[in-house]
Amino acid sequence: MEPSHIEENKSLNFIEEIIDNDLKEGKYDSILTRFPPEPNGYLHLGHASSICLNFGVAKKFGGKTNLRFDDTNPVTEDTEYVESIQEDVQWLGFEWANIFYASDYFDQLYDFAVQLIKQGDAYVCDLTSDEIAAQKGTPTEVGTNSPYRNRTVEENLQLFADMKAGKYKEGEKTLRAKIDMTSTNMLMRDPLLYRIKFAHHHRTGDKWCIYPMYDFAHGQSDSIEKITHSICTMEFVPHREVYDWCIDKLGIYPSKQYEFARVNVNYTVMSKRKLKQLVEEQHVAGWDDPRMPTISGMRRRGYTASAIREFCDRAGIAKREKINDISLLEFCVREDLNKISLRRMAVFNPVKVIITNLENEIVLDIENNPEDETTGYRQVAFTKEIYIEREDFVEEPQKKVFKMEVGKTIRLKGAFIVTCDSVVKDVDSNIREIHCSYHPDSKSGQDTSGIKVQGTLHWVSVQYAVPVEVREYNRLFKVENPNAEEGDFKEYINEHSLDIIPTAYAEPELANATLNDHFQFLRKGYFYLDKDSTKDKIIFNKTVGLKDGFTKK
RNA sequence: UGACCGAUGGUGUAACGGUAGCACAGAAGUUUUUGGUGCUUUUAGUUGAGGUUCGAAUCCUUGUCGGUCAACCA
Repeated sequence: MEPSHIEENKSLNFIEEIIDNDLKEGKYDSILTRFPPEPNGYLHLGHASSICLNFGVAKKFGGKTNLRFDDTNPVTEDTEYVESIQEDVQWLGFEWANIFYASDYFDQLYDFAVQLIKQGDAYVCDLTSDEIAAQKGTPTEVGTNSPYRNRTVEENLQLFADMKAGKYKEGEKTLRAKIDMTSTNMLMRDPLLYRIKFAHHHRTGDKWCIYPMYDFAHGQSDSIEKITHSICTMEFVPHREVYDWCIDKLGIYPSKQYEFARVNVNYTVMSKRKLKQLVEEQHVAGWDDPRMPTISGMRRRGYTASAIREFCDRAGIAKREKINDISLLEFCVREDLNKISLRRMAVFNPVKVIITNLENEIVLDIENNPEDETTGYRQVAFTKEIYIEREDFVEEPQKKVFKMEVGKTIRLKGAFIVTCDSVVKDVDSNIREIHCSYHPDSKSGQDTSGIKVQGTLHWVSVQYAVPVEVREYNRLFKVENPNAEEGDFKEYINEHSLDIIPTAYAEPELANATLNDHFQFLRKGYFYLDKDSTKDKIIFNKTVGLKDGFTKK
């Protein structure tokens, strides 16, 4: 296969450049990448970036991508995560060539270990965890050799077989690579290859009581699958030396590792460990809480896969530490939702308006989406009693305010121009109702009144409105970078990250909303049906607000 | 007092020794039956110091700053 055609005008990121060169030099006929999550948590936006990169470059250069679960630590892994990860990858719009598990390779990995032992490149060590740490040295001091380093091949073979047979307790023995205790790379100081764990594995059950470490599983798994470009994040840079060492000693297919910097976004955290804490300590309602930067949380909130892909694309791939501005993500979400969302009206904090000169209801046809005329129109009844937002009525006249006030004339979206005549207050001088008269010749689309108005308000019919719960979300953390602050990151959780409006009034069409629909509530923002909605309790999540041009003085 | 990785507007990202560009954010204007959208304009940048070169964001030296590494995690 020939190297593919790249759009001339768009520059390649450094990974794509490497691949492009490899292909041009004929180093590979085609490329194969992999996305290798550990099934110990839900995927987040950082993973989305990795997914887009791995699947994206393969697609771009005519290659393929495997999904491989890096399941070498049975105590933290679970099938729940395996399932959510598959769902998330597919939802994002990617197809894997194969789905594999590192645990598929346990037999072969065991044989690899035996091979290293026979070559004199690995040994069984009896040191405890603490002892190993002590003789490992520090980044500035070399380590010292284990007293078990020079066991004979025969002895090592027997000991390793006994480890596998379950003759030793956890922590009693490990298999270590014999590399160099004086290396400036701590990971090259005789890294552990296998450890004993009497744990039930989600796929291999109780077959094994020894499990390979990351460094003895990942590179070999890549090699077994003949992955050409193994792309991971920067913290694995020092592991590359071990990765290459294993492949070299084993004499197997030389997959190559490349590293890029992980994606961060301000006002949130992007680490599985921290997200897990938020879930387990119930700071959020679950992995798919709409405030979470997880794929499932964003999906539930109403973000689209294409918006997330666009964000990953715009955020780019590089090697430097970076914290993206959340506003870029929100821009991508709005950009997509503006095009596809159906326009609807909902009033969150109602005040009643009486159209004094209207007796019989008038059925209006209102456009579903001005950005897409193929979505057509819906029918909405204009009735004598309607709700508008309480905040859309002002008692004190203000200049340049597009709201209703006594004596002022404004338009009701998709309906008529109305003039506000008076207000009725209760004994506590709260506004009970507002009296308006409508101009019959100002019907939307057929306006012959010639009246110019300053402002258009959204509204719903009192008679036909359906009550819905609305959930609005704010940033999860009060500070831009919770990781950089003093103390525990959870001290910076924003306690006002969720606002619930128990009863908002929505136009009746919204009672038929499904998880396939994205809505824009006019002048409010984008909303998406929550998956926990029922017939009797309809819940909408605010995906993101409209851009607010009102900030000017 | 180590090794490795990195440093371009507020943020993110281009440039491959030859005009520092793009996007987001910000500002101004315009259109508008959403204070949305669209359109126009605009503010703002090469980590410091040396060197190589006709010419350096780019190459070299050195300083500074940030990140990573001492889990039987991945």
